[in-house]
Amino acid sequence: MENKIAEEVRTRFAPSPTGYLHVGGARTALFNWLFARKHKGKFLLRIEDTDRERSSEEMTRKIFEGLIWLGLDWDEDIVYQGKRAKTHRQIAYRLVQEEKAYPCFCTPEELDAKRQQARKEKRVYKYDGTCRHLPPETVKANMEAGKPYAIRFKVEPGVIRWEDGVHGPIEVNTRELDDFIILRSDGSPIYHLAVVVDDHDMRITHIIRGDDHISNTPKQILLYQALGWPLPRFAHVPLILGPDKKRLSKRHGATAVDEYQKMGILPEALFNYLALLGWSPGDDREILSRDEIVALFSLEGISKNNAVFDEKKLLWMNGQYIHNMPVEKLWPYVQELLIERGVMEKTEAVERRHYIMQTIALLKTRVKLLTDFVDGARYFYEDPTTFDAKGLRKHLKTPEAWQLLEDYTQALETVQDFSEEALETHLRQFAEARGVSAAKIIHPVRLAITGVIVTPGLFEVMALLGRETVLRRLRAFLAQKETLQEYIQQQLQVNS
RNA sequence: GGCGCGUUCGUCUAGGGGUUUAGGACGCCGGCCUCUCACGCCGGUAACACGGGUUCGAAUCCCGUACGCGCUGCCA
Repeated sequence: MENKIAEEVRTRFAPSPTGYLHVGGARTALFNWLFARKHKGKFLLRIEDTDRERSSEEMTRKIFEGLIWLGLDWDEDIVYQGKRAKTHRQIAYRLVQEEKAYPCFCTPEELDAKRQQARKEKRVYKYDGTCRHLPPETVKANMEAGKPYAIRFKVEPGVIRWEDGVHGPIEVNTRELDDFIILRSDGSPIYHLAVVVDDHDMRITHIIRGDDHISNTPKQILLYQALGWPLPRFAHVPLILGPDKKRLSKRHGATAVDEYQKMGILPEALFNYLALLGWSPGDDREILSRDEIVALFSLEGISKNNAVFDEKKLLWMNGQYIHNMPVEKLWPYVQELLIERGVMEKTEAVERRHYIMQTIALLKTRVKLLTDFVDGARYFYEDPTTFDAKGLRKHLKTPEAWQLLEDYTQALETVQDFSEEALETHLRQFAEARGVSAAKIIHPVRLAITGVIVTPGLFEVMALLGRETVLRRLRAFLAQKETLQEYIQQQLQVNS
């Protein structure tokens, strides 16, 4: 806003480790990271583990893993909010000292009753300030009697304004607020206090967080003012919704970053997709590299309204990244999947590196997920044992079809050159000699050697599998002729 | 209920008073390519929530209504 002397930009991502890293959280982290990188500043991480029962180390670890996977590296040491409770308490007492806050002896039960009462009378509930005006003697007596108390912040009449980085000017009258608690009776800090104190101590300059914090901002601004601390810039980014326009949750399917990872999404793709969800570079580009996004990123480009997470578009984008990625870079992912799926042992995967890379090259353009390189492409590694029913019905219905396949197999036995070109020439010539279309042979052969009806180009597949494998599979398939024919007849009856 | 924020194709968005018959992307539909499926290419479908104002002129500015979301805790 004001032209200040160039000051180092410092942003932060402050998740509470009560769940896995959600795509919403990941995007908030991403925007903070982008802003920091763009301005050559620092991106920090703070774990808000003050809610001890709900926080776990396991979840904290998952959050780290998710951020690292996405390439959102943070600077400086991670701050654990739980370890800062003492500081928070000191600040709360400092505010009491300065008469900007006061002890409140009301019990949760009493407050609850008042809230209920207000609701019954259809009144807006706000803390009535009972303890704000307690005579000093009463306070002293209560203290000495060891009565538990929380600490409340004094809200004075006035108007709070700030220039939101995304929304522009926002104004709230403090009459909408009440004296809110900043320190629990057990001495632990409430969110607002902890956040303000930590952000100040971490010297955060830009607070980029979810839209759901807009209504919290006035309280926090009041705290900054009371403490005499400079205000950071606030920017509230829209939420991510599910297809039903409700806040994205588990019932919408995958919502955690690691689920997308397991599904076969490339981190680059999720990064790109998330960046474009609620932010636009201003032009028509969709596929943008990390560096391009960093260069183009600005708060002004962030949209004001919530965005529905469109998995179809993510899939498309992932496909784009896979298509454009060199096989050598794809190989490690595929290797891991092969091992994970039990297709082969690690040593074998390493030994067959070249072969695996060739399968990747063939599949690359028809794949959307990394897992597609393995699932549905098993025929590159094992002889098929089952055959697509629809394919059988379609391509091997007649005795003539079988005869053709038998004759072709026989002819193939004499072929030594199993290069893609030679195979194609041979098959087409064979088809022509028999007076049939090449397709009449191609489809049955594909089915026989792969078991499926969808594969890369047949000649490429045959060349890669090699003479021995192709002939072995053809012979094995023909050997099952009787059984398969019976099966086909059955199928045809069922379907007629 | 109160307060706040928001509302452009089904979805993500561009556009910020005349350049707009509102642009792009995903999806969907059709075509080309072709041995299947993809890829690629070509074409199509489809939107300014509603009502008032301001203005010569409004998707763009203002007000209201509706709808959605958020907050309204000794949760974060």
